[in-house]
Amino acid sequence: MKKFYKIISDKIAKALVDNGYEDKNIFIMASKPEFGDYQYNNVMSLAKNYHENPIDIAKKVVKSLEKDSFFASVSVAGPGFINMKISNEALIAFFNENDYTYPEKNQLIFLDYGGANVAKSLHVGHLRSANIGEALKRLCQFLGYQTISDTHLGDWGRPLGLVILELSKRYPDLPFFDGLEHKEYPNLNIDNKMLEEIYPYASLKAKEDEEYLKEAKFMTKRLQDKEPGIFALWQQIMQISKKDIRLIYDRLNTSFDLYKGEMDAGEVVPSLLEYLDKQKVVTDSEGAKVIDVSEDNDKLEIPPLLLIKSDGGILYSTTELATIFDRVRTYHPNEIWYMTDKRQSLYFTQVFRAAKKTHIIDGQTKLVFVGFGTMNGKDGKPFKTRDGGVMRLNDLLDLVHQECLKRLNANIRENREEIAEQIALATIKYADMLPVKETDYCFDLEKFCSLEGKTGPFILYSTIRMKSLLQKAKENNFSYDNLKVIVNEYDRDLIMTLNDLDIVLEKAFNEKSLNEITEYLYRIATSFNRFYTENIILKEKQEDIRSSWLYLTSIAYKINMILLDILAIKVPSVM
RNA sequence: GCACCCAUAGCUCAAUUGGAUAGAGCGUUAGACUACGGAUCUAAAGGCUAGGGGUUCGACUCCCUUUGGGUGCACCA
Repeated sequence: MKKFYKIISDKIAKALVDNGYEDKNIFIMASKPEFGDYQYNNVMSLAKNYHENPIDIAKKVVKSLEKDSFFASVSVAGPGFINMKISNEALIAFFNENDYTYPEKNQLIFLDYGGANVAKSLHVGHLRSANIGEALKRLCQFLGYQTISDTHLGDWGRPLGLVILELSKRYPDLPFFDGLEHKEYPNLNIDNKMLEEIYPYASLKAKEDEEYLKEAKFMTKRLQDKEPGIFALWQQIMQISKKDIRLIYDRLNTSFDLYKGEMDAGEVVPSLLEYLDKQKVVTDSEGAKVIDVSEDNDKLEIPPLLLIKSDGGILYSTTELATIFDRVRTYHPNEIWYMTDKRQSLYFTQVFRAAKKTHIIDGQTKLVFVGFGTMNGKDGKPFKTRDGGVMRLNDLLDLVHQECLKRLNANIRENREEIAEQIALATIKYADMLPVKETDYCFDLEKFCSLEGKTGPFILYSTIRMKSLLQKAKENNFSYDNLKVIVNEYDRDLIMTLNDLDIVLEKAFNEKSLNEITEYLYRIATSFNRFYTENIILKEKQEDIRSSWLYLTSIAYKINMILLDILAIKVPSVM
């Protein structure tokens, strides 16, 4: 099925070629109503290349386009803008043919998001990565790409060293720490809550106590060397923590194909080092092994990528590179996307450069960094709890859940908890993906939960009302299976809005920008609400008009559901 | 210190990557309902795009500069 924008841009391309011009990347944009439906405004730059008057070129192109009954009118305006209005017949024909599907593409996109750390609770800093990553994954899938998602657990670094060290202090009699290999190890009698208490405690202590930090570093090394007792303990910690991590991701309607971690990448490190050895790019620097990733025209000196610490231990960058090494060889992805806080930008620049320089990836795999801003409190600093600590993600969700429950319509008697949870999910996801991803935004409970304005609840309400209307139509035995007529500006405007689906999704994909989708959902809602207020659908006596309006409603509903599903937002049955 | 990002309506954010009169939401003001979920809709007011200079048919967008914020700069992740 050819997409609407493709049809228009092909027509323009042909008109250009017929007159002896070429524009390789035709871009048309929606226009102000007084100018028409769409405008093409690249004639001006074509004129520069061809050394001709833009108005003359535009006139010739308009003349060619005018012959096509697809357009109701085409005209030149200003310095050479081409304004187009689509004929209603063409709109109806396209609308009835569109199947809203994309063909399968033989391309694999590997998505790395979530970034959960073992033995640490997921906190608000993990929210955006999960939301953005999950939505981009679903967007890729809808557009026909193959995907693999991996949360890349932080399970092999110093945090684990700290936790294990602290456990060894608290339970020195347990047989994990004696350096010997035992046949059996006892079950560690702790739960995730305790792990979550231990890490901050140990982390703080390491900051204050140099000796403790030294011990932690040593413990990390013992873990990475897979000392049997330490490794056995680590496996137990993993099991406890992973269970909890999955629960929270479930709550966020977020899932991963792989729960690989730094430890898995650590397994690959020896073969990575062997490979790098042949490349002759690893050099010694102050006792550590590094890869120089600077380039001649760098304004800023990019520090080398640290591969092996002077104590022989590996770190984040090592496992990162090993992960790429492994993913490329195991899965052969066309692209690997990383959804993390934008503050990691420099770090990923180093990793990507190292991967290219060492030919771990070659031309076939593209590495993409998708950085995003932080969610802040009203003070403009990263969101904290009242006592200044980092807020757990679960607590944040509870907070929003309670507020949504409080605001939930009192007439609803059943499943209030479940409905509130679904609204809360929509609330938080919509608010999180509304700003352009690079911008930091403020968490504002009142604003996000409001039933008015650009909010999750408003979008849900509007969607549910569409469904309710269709339900009523069914009860009245009103059938609808296509669009027959366009009656007024309200239904026409809704059709035009719905036709934007393809360009919105394409842009969202190209720019990894979900704000395109959240804004579009709002546009559909307002366009539908106007249409709905102006046209009393179920009371309409003329069958062709009523069925057209119902069909239009059904498509609006369908597209809403598609978009909400991409954002991983669930729609409650009532609210 | 060096580098990067940001500064847009009272507030929170957009602006199709250089396009026409800079748009939305909230808030404010004035209107609309015997109808399908009014949790709605129609309007209005609100801007020297932080200041200054430049590039061109055309600048929030590109270049230079001043001011005020944020972030990052190897043995943490």
